[in-house]
Amino acid sequence: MLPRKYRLKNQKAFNATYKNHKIVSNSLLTLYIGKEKKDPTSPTKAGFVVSKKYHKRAVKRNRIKRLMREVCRLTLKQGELGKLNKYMSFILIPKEETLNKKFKDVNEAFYNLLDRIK
RNA sequence: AGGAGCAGCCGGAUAAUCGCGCAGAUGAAAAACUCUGUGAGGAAAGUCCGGGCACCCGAGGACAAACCGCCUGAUAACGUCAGGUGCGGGCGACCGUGAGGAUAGUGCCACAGAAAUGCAGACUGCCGAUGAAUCUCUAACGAGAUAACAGGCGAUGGUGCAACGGUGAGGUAAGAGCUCACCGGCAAGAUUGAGAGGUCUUGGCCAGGUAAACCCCGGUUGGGUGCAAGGUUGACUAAAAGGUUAAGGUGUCCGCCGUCUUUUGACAAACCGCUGGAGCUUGCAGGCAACUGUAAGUCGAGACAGAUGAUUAUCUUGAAACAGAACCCGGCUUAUGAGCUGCUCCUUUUU
RNA sequence: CGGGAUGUAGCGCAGCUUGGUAGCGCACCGUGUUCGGGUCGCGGGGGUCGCAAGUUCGAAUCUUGUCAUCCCGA
Repeated sequence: MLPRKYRLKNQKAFNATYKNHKIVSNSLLTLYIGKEKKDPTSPTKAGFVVSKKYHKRAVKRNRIKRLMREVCRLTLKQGELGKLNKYMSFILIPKEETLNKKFKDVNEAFYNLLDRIK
């Protein structure tokens, strides 16, 4: 789990990130990126979305969210966010194939996305 | 040994590293850091019932409506549970059961069939005892035959889920509960049980099915909304440009309100409710049991983008099923891996 | 979290109230018309009525349970 200050919180923040229309994706994950920071010292916030349409069972949805969070946490800890540091926020959304994947696969997919940010 | 029935248990473990929610300590306070404690289920699920709690409306009675439907008990309550009765299934342990009323009334019963409910006599049929007719035999009385006119009868009837009791015997012209025996069902009486009901006796032979069709009978229920209920304390009731026969407020125009499009705006909330309760564990007492009473001990999540995870190693049986609290309880239903325990029944073998 | 609705042929729907025959349009197949295709005419095939129990002689229809999909409110 991420420490609280790195979490993306309310409805407005999510909508603002979506509206920026800056999207990167591969076969496992989709990444929405927010606007550039005004204050460079404030932390980059992360949001995770798994809709009820993705899977009916709460246990499966929780599992995906936890995997994504863990990936972000470890990346953040090692300071390897790279270009994402410039931005205020990002949102991660899984794809259908992500359902039964392991930690390694999700981790690789996330690093793949980081490399492709302009 | 094999097969089966019922009841119950468990719901991966250990270690290391990196992390999260809540509470407490540290702290003037907030944030951060550190330490300690604690942190999902038997179904948390489906939302099918019943309550608590909160607010709004109502406040007397009747009807209506909805729901329930063998009996007795349990419970805060229930459509739930326990024990019993009847019926059905199984060799049995045991299991299932929406199971009031069809002589209160109405409706429906396709096709087939003579007929599907006003308990029928129309049709198909059976009979020729009785009365009449014709013929034959006889001296006569009378006997026999023919058709079935009057008449008698309700047995027979490719059907159908179902045909106004069934089987057998007697009886008769033919027949019929007309009579008898047994069976089924109905009614009355006696007896027994707290009751549903059980048992016995007698009677007459009278009664199709469907109420998860309308309905009748009996019983229960104030109605609605649901913790995003509801309450407390603060703050905001955003801004700019353009359009408006693309809806409207006036009959028209302008303006205004409203509305539409575009752009900008990521601090605009915090707290209570919120978990100590029809609570859990153990003992004792009452009860066949559900459950109740009582004594002692005990506190086991409380989030708000929403906490239990990730990686590695070892082990169980090869890596572990179904599945995540969101106001709280009582049930029901459904999903579920590998196994274990107790009691009981049946079959076979040995002593 | 709460509330409501719908599952019938490949697709879109009717039939359910009042239980006995599952039907309509498009699509599909065959055939006729045409030089050929379309249109049009004629004929035909295709449905576990979401699933499972029950009531009934008999269930798409009635009752109960269950599964899936969609919509609405906050």
